[in-house]
Amino acid sequence: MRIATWNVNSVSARLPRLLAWLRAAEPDVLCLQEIKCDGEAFPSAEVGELGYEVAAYGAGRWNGVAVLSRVGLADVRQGLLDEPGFQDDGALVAATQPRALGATCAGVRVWSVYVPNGREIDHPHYAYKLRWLAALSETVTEELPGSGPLAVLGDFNIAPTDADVWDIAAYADSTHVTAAERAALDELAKTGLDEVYPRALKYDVPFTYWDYRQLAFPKNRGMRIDLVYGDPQFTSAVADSYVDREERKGKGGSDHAPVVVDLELAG
DNA sequence: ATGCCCTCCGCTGGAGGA
Repeated sequence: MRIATWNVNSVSARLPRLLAWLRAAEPDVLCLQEIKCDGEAFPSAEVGELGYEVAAYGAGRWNGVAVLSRVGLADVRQGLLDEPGFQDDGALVAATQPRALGATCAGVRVWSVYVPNGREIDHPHYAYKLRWLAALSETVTEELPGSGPLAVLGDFNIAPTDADVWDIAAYADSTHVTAAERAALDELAKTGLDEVYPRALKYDVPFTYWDYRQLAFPKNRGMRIDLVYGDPQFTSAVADSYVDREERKGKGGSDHAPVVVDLELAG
């Protein structure tokens, strides 16, 4: 079984490339982030022609996640247990944003997640990011017993180590590399998950994101922030994993590349 | 060539991304 995750940076803007990538890579399950449309507006008919069922959870122009599967799609769950909303200055209550979607595909439980960016360390969005990650760990803790293979895949907006950014000095006082964010990843792992580290198809570190600006991709000024965490049943079945950096090339691409995981499940 | 920001909304710029 092939499972992949990809921050597409708008599914409508990316539709031609999404369809081409589905045809070429043939994932059985694809977790998407930043679909940037209402769930009902997801191009389900187009991906349906390629054999995929869709669970989409979106709200307008920001955020939004989806799971595509050609091996069945069941037990869809929108949002996290005790998920916080984004409470900005002056806002008493903020609606929960569409950032997490769980589904079971051929017995494998997957969560497609789009972790809040955080913006700046002193911004309310950063505190929201940390609260949101705590809710993610809580949700995994709730689901893990008896779940079968389970994985959380998506755009975590955190580089797990200093080596996971092209130049750590360029990220001084920035989000994505702080001790608190990395501690949140450690807490997620402590629920019983391990990270699946993908192969880089070029260079040494398997970056998954490169800014659109300043030739970041050709200069390989990237970040490894799209991550896969699996429970032992999942990680023990991993036969291969890689970042499909080819998809980042050319015009009309997302600024993130897909991360692919191949599983060899018993039975 | 991997090539100098892109998405959306909605309007002539702004917000968000990371």
